[in-house]
Amino acid sequence: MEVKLPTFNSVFSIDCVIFGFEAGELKILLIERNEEPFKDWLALPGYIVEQDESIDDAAERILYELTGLRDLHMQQFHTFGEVNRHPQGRVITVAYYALIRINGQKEVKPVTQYAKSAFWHPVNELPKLAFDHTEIFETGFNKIRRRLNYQPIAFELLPEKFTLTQLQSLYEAVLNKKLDKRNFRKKMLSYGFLKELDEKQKGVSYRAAKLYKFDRRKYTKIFQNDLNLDK
Amino acid sequence: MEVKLPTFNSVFSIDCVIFGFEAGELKILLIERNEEPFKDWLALPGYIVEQDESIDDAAERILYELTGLRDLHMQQFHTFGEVNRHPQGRVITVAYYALIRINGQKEVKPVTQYAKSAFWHPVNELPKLAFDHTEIFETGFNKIRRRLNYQPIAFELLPEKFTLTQLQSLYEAVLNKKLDKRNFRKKMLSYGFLKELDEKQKGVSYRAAKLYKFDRRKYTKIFQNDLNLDK
DNA sequence: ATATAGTGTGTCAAATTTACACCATTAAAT
DNA sequence: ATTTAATGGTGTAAATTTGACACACTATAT
Repeated sequence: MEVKLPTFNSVFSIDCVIFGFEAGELKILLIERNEEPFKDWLALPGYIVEQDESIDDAAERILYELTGLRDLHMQQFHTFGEVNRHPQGRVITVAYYALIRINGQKEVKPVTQYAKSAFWHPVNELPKLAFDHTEIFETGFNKIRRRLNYQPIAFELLPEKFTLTQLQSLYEAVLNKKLDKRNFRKKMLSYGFLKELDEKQKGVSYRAAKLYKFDRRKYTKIFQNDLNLDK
Repeated sequence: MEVKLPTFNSVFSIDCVIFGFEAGELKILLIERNEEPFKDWLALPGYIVEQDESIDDAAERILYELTGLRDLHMQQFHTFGEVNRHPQGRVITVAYYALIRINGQKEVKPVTQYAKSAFWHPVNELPKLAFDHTEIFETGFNKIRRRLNYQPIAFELLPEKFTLTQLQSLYEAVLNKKLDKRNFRKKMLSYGFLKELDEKQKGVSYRAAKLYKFDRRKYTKIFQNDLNLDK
């Protein structure tokens, strides 16, 4: 019995939840749509996959086109396939997240005309988003909240050199709760993957804090066993 | 600007990793394919999604058609979208897992002709599988291994009434390591979601063990805060 | 009766987690 | 020069959790 593949049966898209951290606040990247449906609405950056690109490649391309951001480490987290999630027909979407340092990043700006603008928006008090993007965001946020505990994702959000207070306030923003300063530091430093630098914070009008770096080599050495459990 | 959706751009399928537990061994459900490509190969149960069904619905339908199993609680865990994962063209697949009690289950048997047979196979010493199904299996196995620690999935694999030794041997099979009997029991019982029954094991030629039940109501009460973090 | 196979139980040491408060340092303001 | 405002940086003790460890009990089969 020989069976040939059916012709294509779905439209396939990617949506991205891009987290950034700035001024002690967790933010995500939104775009203002320039197309129907949901023209002028705010939405997650997302678009349709081409036939000859893997979904991981598509995610990178689409994010670039809508925001100008490149070379992020994006990770798939869920696929949304309700029949009616797109008003014009069957569209299945794979959602990705990435975490980036906003600091010093040149301004985000769409490269194509599908979006009018792109900008950072605090994750608290998000407006209504197009399609089922609010649900996609929630799912992604829950994912990284959980992963924060077993993946070194915090360091992707911070500048290369950071203070322990910055690190803590990031944890607090993601987990949405206060942490104890002394315990937090003790714990973080005990892992042994933070490298204390000889440098201090600059430009602050109070006692400057020591700067630290994330040492990925040490991290993977320490956690090599656990690492494979993820994907 | 009005843009209409492109015509369909991909073939979209579902693959299922169905775990069962029998005789102290963790198993998954495989089928023998009856179609090219990979005719006669062993594969995960999987097939193509229809246009008018959600992916969750499709997963249930496809599993039923290939194995005769119904009403499992299936959960999506990853989407595989490499361009060349299917030799005949672009096929994106969403992988689902489910866990079921093999015990007393009537024999698995394909309902359609796409599979010649369906059967349980121990997860150790799996043969080569069709397509990228070995990778899909590995990813799924890692997923449930991790979820075992924060989701009550173990109880889906056991009969309704089970002994603590059975529960422990399931944990050992999934985590692939020996656990300490006394510590395991102490811990499990301390959670408070296991209900001790007045019944004992029957038909064993040694001291019969007490039977327990998983009390889902208590479980959700205890862990209501953590629950939302998953999806 | 006895051999067999698995059930069921407690303690102590070590490690981890939690709670908790004050002095030090710097720049800016006076 | 002094004060103020803001944050940096540090230790200890109690409570909790984890981990290591061994033997008597019970039901059945012979």
